[in-house]
Amino acid sequence: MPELPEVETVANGLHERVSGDTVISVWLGEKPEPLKSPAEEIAETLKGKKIEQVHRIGKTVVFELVGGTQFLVHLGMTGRLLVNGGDVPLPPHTHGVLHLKSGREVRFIDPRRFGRMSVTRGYTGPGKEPLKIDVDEFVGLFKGRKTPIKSALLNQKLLHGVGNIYADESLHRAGIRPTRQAGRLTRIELERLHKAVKAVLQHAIKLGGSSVSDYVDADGMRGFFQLEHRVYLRTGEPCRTCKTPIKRLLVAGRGTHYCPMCQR
DNA sequence: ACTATGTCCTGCGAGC
DNA sequence: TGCTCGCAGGACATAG
Repeated sequence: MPELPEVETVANGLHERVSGDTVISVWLGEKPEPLKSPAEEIAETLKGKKIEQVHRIGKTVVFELVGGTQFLVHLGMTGRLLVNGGDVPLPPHTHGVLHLKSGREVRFIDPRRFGRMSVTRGYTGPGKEPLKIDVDEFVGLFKGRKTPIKSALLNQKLLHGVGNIYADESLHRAGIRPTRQAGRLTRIELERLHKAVKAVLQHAIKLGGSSVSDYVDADGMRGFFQLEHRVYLRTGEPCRTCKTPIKRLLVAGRGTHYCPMCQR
């Protein structure tokens, strides 16, 4: 479940390793599922283009190529982007390879195939950037919404980049129960949530993200934020604040973890 | 316009 | 030991 901090870590690692390099050719696996654009279009569009920058918009890794072309990679649940020398054997579930002028390769590996690749121009993402949004705009996002605050946090058209881990962690830090109606939260509560979302994401970025399933960065390294989780996947374990056992329920079909004492 | 639910996909761990 | 089954969930489609 690469979310904003994991995707940012991956994008930064890629930027260090491949910006300035040029795409010589593109190989895409025979399975069409991981492609949002036709394989030929991706291959033809990227071929011969220099990579100027790699960064993140929401949960999407964005390769900025010369002339305004963008190569988008969404990692889905289990997607990895690795940079390797061409002599390293391709691992199973490799769906795409960019062959670079330097001899290195950018590889997209994704066992569960929820990830997606596409080429486009002018991509800005579906929602607002959680690290940039100011408090008034943040509060405005939830006005009149009847859906649980947890669902609203997962809605990428509002904020993009927050997923299941950081939604749960942010709500715990803000002391808000995930099932509360988004539109019924007070201004004070939403201010706390605004702060909590930013703090959690920034802390996680510092620690290289959370490695809960098989997440690794562009160097194949795991993150360390999972050691800091206060609720996520801690069902039955004592709350780190008040020792009350963490509860689990389903919200929006997602496993949702919270402290019944700290979160009201 | 908003909300809820089902679907995709594979690996892994619990339980028998 | 080896099997089945449920679960993990981001984004999108579909239905209400």
